[in-house]
Amino acid sequence: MAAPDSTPTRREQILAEAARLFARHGFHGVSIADLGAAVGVSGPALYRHFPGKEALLAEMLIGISERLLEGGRARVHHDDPRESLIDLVEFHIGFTTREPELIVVHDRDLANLPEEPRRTVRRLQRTYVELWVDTLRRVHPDVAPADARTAAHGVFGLLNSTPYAPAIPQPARGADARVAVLRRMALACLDAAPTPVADRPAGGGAAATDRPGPATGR
Amino acid sequence: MAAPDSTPTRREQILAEAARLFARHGFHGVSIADLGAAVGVSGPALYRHFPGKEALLAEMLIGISERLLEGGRARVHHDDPRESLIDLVEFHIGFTTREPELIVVHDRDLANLPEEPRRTVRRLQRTYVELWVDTLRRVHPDVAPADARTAAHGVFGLLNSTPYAPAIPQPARGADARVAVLRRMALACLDAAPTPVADRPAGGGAAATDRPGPATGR
DNA sequence: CCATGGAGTGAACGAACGTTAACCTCGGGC
DNA sequence: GCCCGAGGTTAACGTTCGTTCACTCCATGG
Repeated sequence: MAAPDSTPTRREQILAEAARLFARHGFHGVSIADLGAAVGVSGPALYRHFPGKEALLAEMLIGISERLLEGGRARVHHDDPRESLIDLVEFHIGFTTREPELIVVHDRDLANLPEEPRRTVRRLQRTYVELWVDTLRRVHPDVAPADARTAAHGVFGLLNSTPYAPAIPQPARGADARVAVLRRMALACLDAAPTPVADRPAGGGAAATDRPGPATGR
Repeated sequence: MAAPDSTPTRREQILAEAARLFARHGFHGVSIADLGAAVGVSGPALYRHFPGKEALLAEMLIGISERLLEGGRARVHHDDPRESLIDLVEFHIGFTTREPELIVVHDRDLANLPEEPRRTVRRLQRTYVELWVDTLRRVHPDVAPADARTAAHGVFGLLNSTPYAPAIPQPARGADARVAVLRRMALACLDAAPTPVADRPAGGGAAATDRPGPATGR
């Protein structure tokens, strides 16, 4: 199903090159002509495959969101929620490592989508986040839903930082080491999400955690 | 020093509105006319204050990077490196919480800068990262430089995820809770960066600090 | 052998946008 | 009383870009 065709269709070529170029120069930084040139045809030929530039972006972003959601769903069916969480981390790291351009475009160019597909992407994203939130709260039943969401977004930010590292450089050893570091960090993060018992509000009132001074160290 | 002028100059108004609009619609999604309208003048009036649109973006991004670097430098002079690290986290969280739009523009629209200012921003960013790397490696002397850089980028991603949360909603309690969660996650992350002794290749490295158990606080 | 339709091409169009030009309007200093 | 420069305004210009049009080209099936 995910078997890469030996000869990718033109459509797929275009989407792949678009991902590369959008990631590097941004949606508006790439013209239809550039995009055509990148796949060896020129200019308006793209309209044989896509109804327009925004539709192309829409297909790309919706595709990414669907693949994320689908992949996430596939790893969440363990008996042990902790196992699910570990698998989610592993899956997400794999995605960002294997296709950094898609990740970049995904959370940089959402704003350039027209209303309707943007809502679709947002809905898919939200569902993916809820996957994490639910799993996290099964591991740590005491974590507040809002905090779990904060934690999920935070871990995405952490894991999605891969593309911004030193230009995706070292081939073998570097990538593996980075993955290992990120995996450790992500799991540590997630375990740190629940409010530690020391800071719990005791009986009722919302005790703010120790407030550090405005700008200075305390 | 950071006393906000009671009557901000026109220049400052423009920069502030530009940050808001660029964050929401992206650099190319905002026209000079839009920007003028947002501050109550219209169109080419902006050229009285900035030589051009890109120059405006350049000033904004360089300003952000300088403030980050400056603020970071100010918190790193403790005797105790761990204290420095905590202060760095606190400072960075404060920045992303107080000015989420700047953070969004900062790492979304860098690609839209012309070569020269972009290099300036990159240099400032790199220096800021090195601040974190050095501090982290003073706390965990056994962490490899490359891993420390990975960790720093990752923590930035984690902390910079704030603007993408549920639309910056709840006023008081929500924001504080989010800050608390992110602070815990960031510190846990940073402590998880060094390769645990179990995974070490072989011979002696400096002893890792107490390995926090998976679920507990420190 | 011819009809068909998918794929590509260059030319042209229309809109949007950054930028420039020419002109107006005050609020001070001499 | 006048000058002048800072800050604005509208109109216009030139590019760039997405998109459309009219046309070829060619593989394929009847």
